[in-house]
Amino acid sequence: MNTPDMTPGESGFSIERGPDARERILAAAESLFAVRGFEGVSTTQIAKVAGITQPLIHYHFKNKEALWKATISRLFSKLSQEFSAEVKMLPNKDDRRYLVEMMRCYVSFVARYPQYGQFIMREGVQESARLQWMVDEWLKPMLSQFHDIYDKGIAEGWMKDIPFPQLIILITASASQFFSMAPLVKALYGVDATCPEQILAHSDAVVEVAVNAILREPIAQQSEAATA
Amino acid sequence: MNTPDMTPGESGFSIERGPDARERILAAAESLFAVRGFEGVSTTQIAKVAGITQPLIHYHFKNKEALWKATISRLFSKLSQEFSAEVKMLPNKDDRRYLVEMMRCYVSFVARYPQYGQFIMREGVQESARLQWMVDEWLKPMLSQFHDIYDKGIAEGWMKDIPFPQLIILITASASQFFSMAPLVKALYGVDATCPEQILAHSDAVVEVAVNAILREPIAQQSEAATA
DNA sequence: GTCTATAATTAGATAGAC
DNA sequence: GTCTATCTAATTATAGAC
Repeated sequence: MNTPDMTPGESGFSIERGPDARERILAAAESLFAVRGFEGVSTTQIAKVAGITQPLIHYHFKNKEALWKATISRLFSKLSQEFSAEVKMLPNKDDRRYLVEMMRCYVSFVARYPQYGQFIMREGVQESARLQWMVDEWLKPMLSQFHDIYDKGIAEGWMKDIPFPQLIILITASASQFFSMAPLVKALYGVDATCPEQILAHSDAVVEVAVNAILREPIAQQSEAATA
Repeated sequence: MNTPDMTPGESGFSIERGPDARERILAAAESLFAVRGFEGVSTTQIAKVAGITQPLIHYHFKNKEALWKATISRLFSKLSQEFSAEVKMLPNKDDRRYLVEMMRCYVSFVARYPQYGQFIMREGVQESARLQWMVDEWLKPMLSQFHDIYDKGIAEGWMKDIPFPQLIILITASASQFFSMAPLVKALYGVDATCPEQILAHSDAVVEVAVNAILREPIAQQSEAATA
């Protein structure tokens, strides 16, 4: 799915073999680190998937941990950018509408990039320098905007007073697990979580349950007029 | 946390060192496999935590995979037994009450054994013989009883028609993630997911959200009389 | 920028003493 | 039942040729 088949320089006398080895290493690292964790993957395995030799990884990245951080940054920045793009598109009037649309944005992302939820699952279960870095560098900044809306919703009374940690875990876990654990879903129910029907079914389920969970009264689903 | 400093037999001339090495190996394997996965843990690390030597693992277990399976069976059978005990205690009248109590039973278990959710997260993300074994041997049998109630609820009309895979993932993910990813929760919010207040807060949140998500109308919360 | 060769360490598993 | 000693293969990382 990430085959970089655009030939890069093509200028003839350069020694470049294959389109950007650094990018292929990152793509291979992303898929492998996501499903087997930092300790569960060898740089030799990454090199094999990337189609290069193992020592080349150490030319492009200082060590295994630097490769891991670069992999996280490459993936998490995509979500961050999609959030930013979504915020710009929103009318900025109704906070409840804002919350729902950001949730849709999130579900859409974790459906397309199940690796995201996998990385969080892999690193979230034990204290480590890697977890601390991931939280400080990426998760806290992305969550801060939601905390602001949450506080507003509590103050204004339209948000149910479920605590913020519980709320976030409920939404993010429900949304991402279905896609991140597609093999489990397949083995348990014979259902392919990656097919369009299932993506739609799960997105709808998550948004409906989450909206019921956080809002005291439902919002007008698609009408643009309701602002009060 | 696993220091076996209680002297066992102490009876002088026996060769027993420490109380049941096999059990200590299983306990060490459980905590390590849960947070770092099968490939992420070495038998040497397990031996060190268990306070025995690495080759002794191969006396008690055929190989690393056999140790992993024994670890899973030891943990998952606890949940299975708690379900059975709960079923025996229930009045067997109201199916909705049954569902809610089984959910409480599940949340209570994952709060006390966060390793359970961790194992499922670790193995659920990639197809493997281990995942297939886990699903066939443990998950499918435990889920079958809920599938029966679900079908009944759909047929009788008191269950919202959310698909079964979505429903199960929503409930189990919401319930277990908070406890399984306690280090993430701590790093993100400064909240200790293992303290009694948080366990109660999360259990309440999960049950309330889940009940809203699956039942068309709420049930009488604690009254024993309502049977419809 | 990518390779081959290799160093130093650690992996899972076996043999055999006690 | 538990140990020490050890085998083979795989691990991360470096050196140096091209």
